[in-house]
Amino acid sequence: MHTVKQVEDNRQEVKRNFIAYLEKMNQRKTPERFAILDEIYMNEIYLDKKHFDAESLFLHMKNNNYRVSRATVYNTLDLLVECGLVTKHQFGENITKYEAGLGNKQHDHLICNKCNKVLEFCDPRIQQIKNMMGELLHFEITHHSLHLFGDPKLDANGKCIACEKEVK
Amino acid sequence: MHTVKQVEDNRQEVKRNFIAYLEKMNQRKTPERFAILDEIYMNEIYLDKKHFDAESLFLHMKNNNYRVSRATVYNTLDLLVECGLVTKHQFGENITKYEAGLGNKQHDHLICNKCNKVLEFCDPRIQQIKNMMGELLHFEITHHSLHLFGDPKLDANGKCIACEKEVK
DNA sequence: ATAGTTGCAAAAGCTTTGCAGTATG
DNA sequence: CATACTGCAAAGCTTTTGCAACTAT
Repeated sequence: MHTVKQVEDNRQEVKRNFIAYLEKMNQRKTPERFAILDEIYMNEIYLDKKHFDAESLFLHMKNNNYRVSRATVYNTLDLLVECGLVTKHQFGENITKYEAGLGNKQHDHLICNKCNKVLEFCDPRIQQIKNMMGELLHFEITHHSLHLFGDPKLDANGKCIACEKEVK
Repeated sequence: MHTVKQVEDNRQEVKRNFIAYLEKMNQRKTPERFAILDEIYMNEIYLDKKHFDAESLFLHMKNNNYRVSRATVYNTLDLLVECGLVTKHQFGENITKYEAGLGNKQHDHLICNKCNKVLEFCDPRIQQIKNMMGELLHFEITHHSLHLFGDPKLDANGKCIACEKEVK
């Protein structure tokens, strides 16, 4: 995903997906819904904000003078999750994050205990565990969630290596 | 854990652990704290309620006419989690559950897509993943959560092998 | 036209906090 | 007796809901 054309192609594909879903479910194609999708999409592409929460999304739109309500943000996020354009993660007690992206490579998450920053990683062993435990316990494993939580190691200046900020 | 003696021995060991922790941390040994520990302990042993939430614990004590506040319940649960006598699980958006048990072998959960039954399993590879990813991403991994979700395989009569019930 | 959507604010649900009173060490 | 802990209620936070107004179809 690099050239302007590729970005635009992806943008169109995501939008087509959403429209198809809305039509299938007899849901209206309101400007708010597309504005929210655009916002998420823009964040991912241009700001590299892959994980975000509902409140930030809402505030960001408000700050850009787009008139939208929290209720609509939550409602639209639900729709996007249902149609697979967005994934919802429960990273902690009160830390629900959404992840933009269509057909991302399977990955798991490491969450920083100090700042809640989310890092991603892949490990083939998790697939092996799924296979083995499915067999052993007589289940067809459909999906999983694996979160690691940890304290960041600090550099010589006491800054978190991961987020490059001071850690108390 | 079967005979009366074993139950009592375990009860005493759990209590000793808590006392040791409180003393180490210069925390007071208040009756409320022990009452809460007892309540959790009793639930596990006699009611087989391994997973519980803060509110039920609070209500159960209230109903038994023990004067205690939510604040104290939450405070004490934190202490018990810190000293390892209780584990805290995030099973969903607003589903925080605590799990009683001293030195339970580290385990993860497989959740049935059909009936939400929770099975437990252990796999040493998860520890290896934690070690490797902590190293790789510069974190000291403190804990993790791994949930597998799956559809149960059925026996000849169409019953779930895991829960032995009919599955639609 | 007409039902699905929206914005707003209030409510809900779980957890934490502030404070005055209590009891542990 | 000093101060950590407690109960209570109020406040916090994120998410949901109720309702009148609006709008996509």
